[in-house]
Amino acid sequence: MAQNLPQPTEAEMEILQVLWVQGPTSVRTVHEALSDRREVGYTTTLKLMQIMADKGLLRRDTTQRVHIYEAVVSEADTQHQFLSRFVDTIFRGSASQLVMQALGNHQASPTELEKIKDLIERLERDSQGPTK
Amino acid sequence: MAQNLPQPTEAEMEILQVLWVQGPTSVRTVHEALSDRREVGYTTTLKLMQIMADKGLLRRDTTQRVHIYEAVVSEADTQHQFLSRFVDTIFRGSASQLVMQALGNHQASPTELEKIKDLIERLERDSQGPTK
DNA sequence: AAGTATATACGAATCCTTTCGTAAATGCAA
DNA sequence: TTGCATTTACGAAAGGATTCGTATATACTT
Repeated sequence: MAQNLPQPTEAEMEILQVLWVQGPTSVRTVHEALSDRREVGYTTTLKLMQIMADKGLLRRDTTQRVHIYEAVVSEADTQHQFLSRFVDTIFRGSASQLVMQALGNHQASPTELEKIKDLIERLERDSQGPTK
Repeated sequence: MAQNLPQPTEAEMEILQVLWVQGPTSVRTVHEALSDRREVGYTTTLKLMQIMADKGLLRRDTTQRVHIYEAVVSEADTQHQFLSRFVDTIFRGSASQLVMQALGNHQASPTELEKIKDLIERLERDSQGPTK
């Protein structure tokens, strides 16, 4: 069933971001969202989305004149995919080192910090309890 | 003084990893470390390191026949550079979301979890105190 | 029907990274 | 000195991502 989709490239990530927020939509909508962030030609966006459809990253409905594209991969799965790779290549596999850096360098609101603390406590409790 | 060095590529990161561990050393040493991980030609490693020196990522001493290369950028700075970019492009700027995923998906030892909790508590205390 | 606007299709140019073949320089050993 | 091993220098090929020009199709308006 679900099989190996390629890792999205950087430009492809931009498009996925839009689709995750907007849901299934046309090239024009995606293109306009991208244009807010940087200069880019319409056919560039189109081509990219066609390539992504070929790769299996997007699914498209071509029954209407205006094709509707939809992300096949979920945001969470994609983040997970990138994260593993990132931890390995940049932090030599040490997730906790990454976490320390991320917390140190970036702002996190008190609420978010609380949530993270809760998560840690849950992890600690689980690691004491039966693993099986 | 220190100015904008380019973001290292993936292959360049592998070389930097070796140099961060070994300290300043020859192409041969780096090449042998890389060879442990994957098949790669000597001149490939050489060329890459020459390019990196051109870009300013490495510094080299050419007074001896065997040139000695040294990383200009520190591991921590490089991690920070990648992390900002990564949080933006993959996690839409939410560092805490990244932290949650990293903690959830990867193993962290009890000791590491403790360290992270300490850091959070320190951050919480600081955010109450005077920012200035 | 003709003209206009908007859509998709296709191919190619460009740019960057990665790889490596080949040549030239250097040092060492016989 | 001659030959061998090791090193650096250089150029270019190969592969992939990105961009966009141009052609073609489709719908709508007048």
